[in-house]
Amino acid sequence: MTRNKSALKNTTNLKFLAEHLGLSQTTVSRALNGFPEVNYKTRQLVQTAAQKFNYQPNARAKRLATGRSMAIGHLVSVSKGHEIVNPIFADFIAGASARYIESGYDLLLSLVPDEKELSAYNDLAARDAVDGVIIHTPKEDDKRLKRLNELNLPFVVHGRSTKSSEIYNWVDVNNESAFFRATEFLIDLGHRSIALVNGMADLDFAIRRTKGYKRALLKHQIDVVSDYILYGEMTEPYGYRSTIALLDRSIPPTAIIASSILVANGVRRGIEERGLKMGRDISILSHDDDLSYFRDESNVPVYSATRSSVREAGYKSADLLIKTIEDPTRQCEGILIEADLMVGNSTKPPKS
Amino acid sequence: MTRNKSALKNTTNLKFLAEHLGLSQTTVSRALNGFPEVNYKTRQLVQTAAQKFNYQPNARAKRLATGRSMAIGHLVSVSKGHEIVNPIFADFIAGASARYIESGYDLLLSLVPDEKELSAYNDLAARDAVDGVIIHTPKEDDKRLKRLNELNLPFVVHGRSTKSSEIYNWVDVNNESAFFRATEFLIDLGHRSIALVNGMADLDFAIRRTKGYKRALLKHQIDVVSDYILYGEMTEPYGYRSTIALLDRSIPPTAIIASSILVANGVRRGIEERGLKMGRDISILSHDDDLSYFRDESNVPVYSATRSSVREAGYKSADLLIKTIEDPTRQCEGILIEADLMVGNSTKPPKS
DNA sequence: AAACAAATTCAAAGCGCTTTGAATATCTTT
DNA sequence: AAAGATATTCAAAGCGCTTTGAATTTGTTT
Repeated sequence: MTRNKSALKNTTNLKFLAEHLGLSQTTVSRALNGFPEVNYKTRQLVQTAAQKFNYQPNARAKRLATGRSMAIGHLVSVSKGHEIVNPIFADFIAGASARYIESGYDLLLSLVPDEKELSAYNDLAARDAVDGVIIHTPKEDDKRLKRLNELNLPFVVHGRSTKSSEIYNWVDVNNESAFFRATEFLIDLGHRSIALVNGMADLDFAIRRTKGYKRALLKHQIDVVSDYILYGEMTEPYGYRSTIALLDRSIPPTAIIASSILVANGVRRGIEERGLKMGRDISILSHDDDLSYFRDESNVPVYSATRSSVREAGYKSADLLIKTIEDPTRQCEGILIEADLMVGNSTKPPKS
Repeated sequence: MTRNKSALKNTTNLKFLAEHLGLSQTTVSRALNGFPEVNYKTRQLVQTAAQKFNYQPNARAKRLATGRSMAIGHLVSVSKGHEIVNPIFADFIAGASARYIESGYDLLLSLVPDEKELSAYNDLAARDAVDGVIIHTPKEDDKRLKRLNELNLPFVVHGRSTKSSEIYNWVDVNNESAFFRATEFLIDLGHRSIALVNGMADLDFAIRRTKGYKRALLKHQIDVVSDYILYGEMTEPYGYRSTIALLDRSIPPTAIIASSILVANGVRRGIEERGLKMGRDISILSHDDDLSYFRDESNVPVYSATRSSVREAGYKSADLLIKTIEDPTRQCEGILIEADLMVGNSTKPPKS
């Protein structure tokens, strides 16, 4: 009777190692985990034997014994119908993963249908499957934060939830300031009709970006034209469609701010389809998450942009979460990342 | 003394539930896991009590007891220096995750530096942390397959490894046939100078694509111009640079085949920067992984393309892996997905 | 060399579940 | 109503590790 198939796979367990060395499991375990009460010579012997047999403590057993999962959960919401996986996701994960590896955590990924968003966290907590979670793309008032605090499950939000009254850890780009600067930069170039092709209207970062954009217009006494502000899922076709709509207006904008490089690509497509040239006829400025597959090595960037590495944000989020998990008494912290304003070829003064 | 912090978090365990019901843990466990020898009424009682207390078996304990991790590993190689995360990755994962959820598996994600690629699998196997793994972007002769077979760890390859002599499960698009058809389609339109902006030269799918491309040229007695075939990391800037280089040739191509929509976007940028118009002046045909953030709802696709959903490939890969895990005697299987040839606006007969 | 302290090592319990093999309750048959 | 068959339930062992509290060895002091 094979109770445990994996036993066939890997027989080098603690018991075997202890017997082979003529030591107790206690001593072997302590030797490997760096406890001080183990004799120097003994520790050496244990370590070389462990190496020789390629011994790695069974993750399942270790997790049960220590009461820790050594895993971090990333729950990504997927809306039924338009199942968009945020393209920044891969790079964010890459950054986070790098940090997890440093401390031996695994990264547990789960795509969750929108409607199960809250119960998914309950399950995760009840199963006790992770030591903490990262919250992606928070809404302005995100219910997940309250739930996680109730569940007493450590978490870090990538972004913020402005209208939430919860206390929580977060890592965020200063979107307000970035889009203020971006807008003011275009104004300084002489633009007065500036459109904003933003993300979904209920997302916190989109709201902050609009805020920064409006503040800049206000400062320079330019009227806010509500039709110039568009919200939507940040895909390439969305950038294209938005641009066509903007160009069809009686007074088309002379500059367009895009919420991501992907959207900017769509914007550019729209512009060029109309026989216009980016920079010369219409300026484009984008937010740039520094995604690996868009990264441009040339001296002058294609797009003028507010740049901030989402990979770095992933690393920092993971770091903050691990610190929180390993010291539960830790105060909540917010990390605000400033974006750089990079001037490229896509922004010029407006044609007079 | 708090041995186990999580005990504070979630006290509803099997013992509690059993005591509360006045039953043994055995019976409660069996009732919940659907064993037939449990009395109907008893099962009802147990189930309602479990619901009431939101009881979920502790994942760690369950994993240890069953000897199964209920987790699938996805190891993604990241080269130092140019750390590109493949943009198809997010959608592939989305598809796989959907399948995992159906069967209660977790998805373990790990970014691994190139040089640790093989040892990472050793560790995973020794720790016994996953029940199986998915191999991404295999090389033409991929060493990972042999290693995994030696470790006796179930796996499925997304793609194939043509020169490997291992026996393995795989799910792959028929790249050869897709690119043969794509090329022939352009030839039928009248094109004779067709360039191929391919992926990295050591990747299996890139090699197959070249093969299909060459076969079509051969069939129509068109010489293969080696300078028309480019290999590289499939980023947007790569598409752009390649196109500029191609257009600078004494005989520029009249059509360009791109290996992904992202690359196609770069190709288009190059074309338009030269004042040419896609379709009218130069045709573009791309492979299209049907990525969510590029998906286009319009009637006529922007790009003519060989289309195959990578999300579907993710789902199928996960499905095959789960079947393999749950029936170790299962024969290895290969699933070949045919791509659709979608005609869009980017391909026209060449200007004469 | 006895008595005490410090350094090491160990046997056994426990983490929360599943599963085995035995025990008990219930139903049929004669 | 006893015996046998069947349906339920249970106590206890086990998964492979960590950790407690005790035992043993070694070193130090008088």
